[in-house]
Amino acid sequence: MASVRTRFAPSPTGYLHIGGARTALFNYLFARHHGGTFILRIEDTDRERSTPQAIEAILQSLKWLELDWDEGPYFQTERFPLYQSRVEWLLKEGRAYPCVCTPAELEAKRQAALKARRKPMYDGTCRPREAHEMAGRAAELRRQGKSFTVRFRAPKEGKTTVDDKIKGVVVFDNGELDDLVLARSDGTPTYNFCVVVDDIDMKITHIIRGDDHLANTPRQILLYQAFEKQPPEFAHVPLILGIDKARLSKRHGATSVMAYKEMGYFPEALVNYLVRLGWSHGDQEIFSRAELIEKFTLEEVGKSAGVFNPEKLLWVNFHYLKSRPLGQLAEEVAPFIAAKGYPVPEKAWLERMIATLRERAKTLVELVDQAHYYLSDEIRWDENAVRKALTPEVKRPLEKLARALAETEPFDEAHIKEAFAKVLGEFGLALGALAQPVRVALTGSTVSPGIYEVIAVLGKKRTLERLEAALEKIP
RNA sequence: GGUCCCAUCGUCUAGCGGUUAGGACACCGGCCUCUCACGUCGGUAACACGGGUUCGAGUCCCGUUGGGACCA
Repeated sequence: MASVRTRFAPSPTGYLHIGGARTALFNYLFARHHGGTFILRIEDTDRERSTPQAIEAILQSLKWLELDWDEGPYFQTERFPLYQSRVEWLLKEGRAYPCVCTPAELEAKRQAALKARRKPMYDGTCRPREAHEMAGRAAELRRQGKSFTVRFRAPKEGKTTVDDKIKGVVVFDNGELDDLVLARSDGTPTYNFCVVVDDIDMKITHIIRGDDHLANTPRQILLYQAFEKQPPEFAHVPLILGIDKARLSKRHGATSVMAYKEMGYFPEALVNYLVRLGWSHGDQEIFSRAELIEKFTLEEVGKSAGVFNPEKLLWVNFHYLKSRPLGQLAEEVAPFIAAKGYPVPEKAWLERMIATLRERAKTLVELVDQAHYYLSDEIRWDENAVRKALTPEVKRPLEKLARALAETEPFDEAHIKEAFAKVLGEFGLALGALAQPVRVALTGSTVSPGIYEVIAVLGKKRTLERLEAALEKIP
């Protein structure tokens, strides 16, 4: 087999969404698995809806996910001369023909067909009966200064078979297929035509795309035949659905790749989650990039659409969060701390802080959110917790603990624990009876990491200040 | 409306003619424990329906139903 060449061909009409990212990922993995080439092509022929911002967003998203492409990005708007020359060639060979039907006529015929409950298809008014009949027609029309659309002279008889690597053999009746418009009257080429011209020109061997394109595939295969080219392999991956089984869209929540970056997800986590949505390898859930490249095959891609499940993504993200090297995590969390308006602490201390929280947060945003009492001295008081924990009975033990901690040296977990033990013994208290008030005093709430850890990370000065302040709150 | 695709726990899925139908997320409970988590142990929960083929069907075939895509 010739060396594998795949492509991802997004239209830059918006950000890169979850579904597109998965398509890109499958193309990337398939190419890497076979030691092939992964190509990026921007399908921006719809000038109305394509924007430079969208192009930028797509490139950024792919880079963030580390789906690095080997060729491109190619832009279809820069390739119009190629499309034109291919239109001319088809015209010359009699495989396409000029059509002078006006939009009004076509619309009227369409309505009539609909009314008669027939399939609205082009009726073939301008279609030549024999291929050679129209040979000079286009040139003649041009001489007369008349504009026309160019239609593909598609075979009306027989069947076209798509041997799909995922869906299997799918047969279409050629009689169902229309005489596709290849170029509009202003000369601009149409979507299906550009795709085929580009895929031929770029020597694409495997087209892996959403199964919303499956119905377009027989038309494209017919075009390959008209160009006397062998069609590539096709693999149509099922779509991603929202919780209501409708195609995933904005109303299901965040769908853009960059939104997940901003919400504090890791690119590895998104990739890992996305690859498992529609593909599986036995019971394995977590895959490194190297494993994915080694193990990814089209045979293990499922045929049915899948529902996007944010909770599982969260779990995958949590997996990466808790198993990450602390130093790396510290660097990754810093921008999120800054974004919240906190000063970014010095790295060694930041790592200690993170170590106490990493098993309690599922995203970087959550981590920063839970770190408020480390990052700021303005305690967010949970009034219920204050009322429950900071009672007159604990005033003396708290005072005693403050004194003991003041003398604790070195100020580490082991020695802090000793200070607690001393006070606990003196008042005959269980650990919980002292730990909870201290927890509230230091963090403002009844929920936090282990109390010795919190004290050690906070340090002696801040701990004592907060105990002082809390004692003043006790009636 | 026409054409096409799809169908195993709520969700992602394993299964490729003979299984007590497995795993993961979520959910529920036990343990651990200074709170919350982590961890750990256990539990609830699925082959859409109806016909065939076969000694035997989640698995193969046909239909029905349901969902989805495309064409306009």
